[in-house]
Amino acid sequence: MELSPLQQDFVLHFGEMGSRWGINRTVGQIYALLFLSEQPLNADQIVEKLGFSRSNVSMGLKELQAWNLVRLKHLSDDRRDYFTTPDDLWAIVRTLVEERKKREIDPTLTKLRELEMQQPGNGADAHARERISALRELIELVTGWYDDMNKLETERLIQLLALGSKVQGFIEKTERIIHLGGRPQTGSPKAKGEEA
Amino acid sequence: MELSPLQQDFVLHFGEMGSRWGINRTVGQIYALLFLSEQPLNADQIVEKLGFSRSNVSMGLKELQAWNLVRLKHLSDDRRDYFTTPDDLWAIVRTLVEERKKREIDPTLTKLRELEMQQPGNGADAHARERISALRELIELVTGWYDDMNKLETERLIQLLALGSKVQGFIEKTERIIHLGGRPQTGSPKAKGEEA
DNA sequence: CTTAAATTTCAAGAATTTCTGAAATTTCAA
DNA sequence: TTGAAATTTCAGAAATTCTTGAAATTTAAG
Repeated sequence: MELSPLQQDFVLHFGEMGSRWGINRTVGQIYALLFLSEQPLNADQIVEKLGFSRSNVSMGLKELQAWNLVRLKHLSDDRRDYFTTPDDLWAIVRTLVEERKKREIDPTLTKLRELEMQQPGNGADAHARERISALRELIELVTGWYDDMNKLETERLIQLLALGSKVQGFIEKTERIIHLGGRPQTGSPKAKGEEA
Repeated sequence: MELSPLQQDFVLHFGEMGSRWGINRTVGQIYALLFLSEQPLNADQIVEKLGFSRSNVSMGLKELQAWNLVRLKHLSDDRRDYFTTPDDLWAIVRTLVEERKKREIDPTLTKLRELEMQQPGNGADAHARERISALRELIELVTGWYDDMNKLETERLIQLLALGSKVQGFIEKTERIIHLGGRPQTGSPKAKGEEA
């Protein structure tokens, strides 16, 4: 079974983009193929469709599993491993963000904290220490926000994304009402960051 | 002038992380050095501190300029180019997100739209077309949200980040008040995404 | 168990990316 | 202009990453 021109084009694009996304061509193409495929595919089917060697496909699938980006399935009467991507695109996005955070941000956050622990040799490095602290604080704020948002149900998340910066209006409005004498009701939010 | 152990450690870490961030070791180390430095540095100073060849530093600086991550300065009575990173970390984050979006997301969004334009050959590819549309929609939602948030002043942005998912509470609260008969006041937000 | 299918590992060749020194180009003070 | 300083370009060397076929290992059906 050959790839349609549409699928071919999509798969090749993901292969090319791979290097920018921190994966290689093989991994990008395999992922793209699985993403489009209605049925789960086994390694030999992937070999047939993409033309990579069997071992390359095996390694690619291993990497995709390390990224948590594919799920392993088993079809009855067939002992081969079949692979799919989740139907739910938001589940994919959550995985992607989580894994990139783990690889690209967490190690640096750890390193920054470690550097802040180190005794200031004499009293030098003042400026460098300030920069490092400020960076660590910023990353903590952003990752803390991420951890918090990640707890929301997808429905809620989509709502907030669609709202965009308009959330700002809701906050101001609520504050205005409260200041006018409104009484906080059950479950009313207690906001951090209201200092300004 | 030698690097302090603190600076050394930070610079080496950024060099190692470079590959995960889509830049190379040289570029990572140069950026780290400039990030920590109180004064702007010229290429020869960078060569001296990091031990790369002059041409490698030149290419690294060019790449950092392509990323908009460094600013060029000129000191009086010195015709050499001096480089700095912005003092404002949030300006750096905005640049970083903007440039990664440009490199990692925009080309795919363009490709997805292009694929959706293509005539369905016969009527096949139904599932693939759905996946592509859903992905395009998701990316548009997220990048639209980003464009919107990016308009906010940094102060406001920080407030919203600190609030995290608690913004949800403000929205529910506002809605409850409105449903109880409250009258929208001047500048009250008109929310998209209130269907649910 | 045994055995054949399925998968993974691994060493080495291929391809790509990074880095360098030398040469070329640009810049600007005199 | 001229020419020395500063910067960039570029071809090839060095290093890294990717890909493969062959061999080893794992798996589960009989």
